[in-house]
Amino acid sequence: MPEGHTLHRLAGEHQREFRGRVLHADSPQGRFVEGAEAIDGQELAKAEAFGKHLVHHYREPGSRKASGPILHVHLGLFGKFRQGTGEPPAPTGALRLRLTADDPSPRGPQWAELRGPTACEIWDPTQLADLIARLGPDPLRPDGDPDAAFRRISRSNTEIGALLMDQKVVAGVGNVYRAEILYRHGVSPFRPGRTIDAGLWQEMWLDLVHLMRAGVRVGRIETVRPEDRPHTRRLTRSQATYVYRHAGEPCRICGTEVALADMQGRNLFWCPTCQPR
DNA sequence: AACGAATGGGAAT
DNA sequence: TTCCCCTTCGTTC
Repeated sequence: MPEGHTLHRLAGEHQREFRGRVLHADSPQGRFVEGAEAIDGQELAKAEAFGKHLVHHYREPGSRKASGPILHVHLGLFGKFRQGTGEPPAPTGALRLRLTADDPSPRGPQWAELRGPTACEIWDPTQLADLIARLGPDPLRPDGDPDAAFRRISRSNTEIGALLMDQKVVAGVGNVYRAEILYRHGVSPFRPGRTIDAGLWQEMWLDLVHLMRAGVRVGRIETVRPEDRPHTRRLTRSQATYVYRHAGEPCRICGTEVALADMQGRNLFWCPTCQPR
């Protein structure tokens, strides 16, 4: 589920597996041939995530500064990264980008494959600076500043359900975290931003940090509190959330049917009783 | 096996 | 507001 936690997890994995190694890059699908050529033979200096965006910084092998190409990836709805050790599998399907590290590192050969991304491109530093400037604070970054988000929320007439999905307000939150954070705090998605007070926002932000960090750790979104989950076996997908994709089922707290509506072209789930307008 | 929906967001209209 | 990207997963036949 590519919300922010997915990209931060990928950035961490790429750091561990590829940082400091010289990579081979190609685009079997043919849609990123020039970009792959720019990366091919470069060393990965750093991998990091900003909201739902993944960024690789490359450099000439042996150089100290990351002055090489910058790779920008946005998975969108369908994009997927897979990685593994050993020989990379023969390319199948629409394989946009393949990275392999086959240097004689004690870590052994390593590969990663990217399919179906919304964006996969080479950027210059200005483009990266523009992205960072337009994104709101990211709960998964240590410099994520909740006040910056609150300044926008508290003077907006837009519904909080829409503001939470706006990457200029908060970076990395998607449809699942949006639904779940509102439910956990009893907040109606239809409340205008200006009705959210500073204390409530502080609590929601801290909860987002907590939930999204857990998402990075576990590798998926789990928002159900320990006391509300069955602890005997592994959670199924539907046991991992309170309201997301639970339309028509009884609310865990009050039994009211979980509601479903369209908000700006996306499915919105909420409990009309626990999250009154 | 075949089909539809979806975690997103930018470009086109 | 609609289209596109073109994957994975769950549901239905």
